[in-house]
Amino acid sequence: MAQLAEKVPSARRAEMGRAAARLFSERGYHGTSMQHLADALGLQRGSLYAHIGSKQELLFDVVDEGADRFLTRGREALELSGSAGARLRRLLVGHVETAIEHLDSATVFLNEWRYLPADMRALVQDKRDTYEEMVRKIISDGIAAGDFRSDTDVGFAARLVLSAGNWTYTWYRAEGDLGPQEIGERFAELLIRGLEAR
Amino acid sequence: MAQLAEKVPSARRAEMGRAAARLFSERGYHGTSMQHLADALGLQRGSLYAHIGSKQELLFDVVDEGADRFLTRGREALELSGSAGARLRRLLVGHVETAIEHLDSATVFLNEWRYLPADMRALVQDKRDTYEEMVRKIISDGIAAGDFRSDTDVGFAARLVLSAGNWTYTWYRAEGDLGPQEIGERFAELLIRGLEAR
DNA sequence: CGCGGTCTAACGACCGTTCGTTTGGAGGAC
DNA sequence: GTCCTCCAAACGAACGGTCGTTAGACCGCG
Repeated sequence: MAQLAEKVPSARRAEMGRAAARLFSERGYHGTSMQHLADALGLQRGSLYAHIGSKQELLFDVVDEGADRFLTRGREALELSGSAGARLRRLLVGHVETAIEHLDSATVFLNEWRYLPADMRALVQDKRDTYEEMVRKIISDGIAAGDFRSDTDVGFAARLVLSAGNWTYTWYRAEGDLGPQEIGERFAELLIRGLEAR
Repeated sequence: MAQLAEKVPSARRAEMGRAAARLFSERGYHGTSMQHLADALGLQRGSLYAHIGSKQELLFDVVDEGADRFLTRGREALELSGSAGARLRRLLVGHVETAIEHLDSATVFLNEWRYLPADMRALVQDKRDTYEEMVRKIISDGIAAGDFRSDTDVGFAARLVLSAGNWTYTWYRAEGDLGPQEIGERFAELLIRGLEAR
């Protein structure tokens, strides 16, 4: 079934989550062995099981944490009072900032979630759907207000916005001259310009 | 070193490449065992080695094939004689069509290339860079011709175009009502509108 | 007869996980 | 201050199984 309850993560357990996020993002879930993780923490392989239930559970925790971060930032943007354009801009900036500031867990969330067993995957999928629905809502509002073109395919436009944001982690490198906020705002500018009514 | 020479792939070998592309795209490279591949072909594990040198070589072949397909389509668009907008549209449509018509190898190309050893990865990286350069070229041409805004950050705009196209494989399902060409053209319309000078 | 293609068997290494034991520090009793 | 108990954390060996790969025997087709 999986231990979906049980929180109160000890400091050590949290440290394991961080190490796992880094390793899973670099080597992939299946490419990371418990030996790799143990080495990163200076432990023996078997000692890990004093803190975790299984490798799978560790993957779920990392993925779920990534999903929650996007959801939280998305809600902030959704509840803003400005125009649809302003809210979409805020959402995109928040999205890119989240992806970059938590590059490891965001990468695992986007890349490795499909290796979860069906029941855990469904939980994550729900959060993904909720997030996508937020984007659709903002775009719909923009159309209703006459800010965005009335012939916009909402689902499709939402997917374009997410596509743009979700690919960032594959090319972003810290030494580049653009920070997360600048990247998010440039994305937003190009995309909103494409949506706007003439 | 790797057997980068040796072509003339027998029919059986080509069949293995296709099976590997499907399995790698579904389960990931590290999540696919030679046993999985043998099962898919109705063979014993060891029999595979009459046709391939190693699992790694198989991955390289799939990834490299994916890269070549994008390059070929990109060149077609680049050599077109129309406006920058028309060429960018053609490139994006070709990109999405390629990604969807060869969903397996495109997925492996985009997702699993990082598991290649350094020397093979470098070869693929070169092709990626070449492709990205094509997109930049078209956008630069558009700026020079006055079609696109003069303050466009070329590298950044190119990345946005690729981000949009490269995320398609994660959500595209054949039963949807939009075909590859329609998807590509809608992408292009939104993105070009965002780039155009007023 | 030669030979490509498959089979079976085996190789050493590593997989995720379990478990009995050891460690070391905290806290109370005297 | 010294002893003893307790407990969480880590050890380290072992589990059954799978990994990618190699080798040799065999088979049918030319």
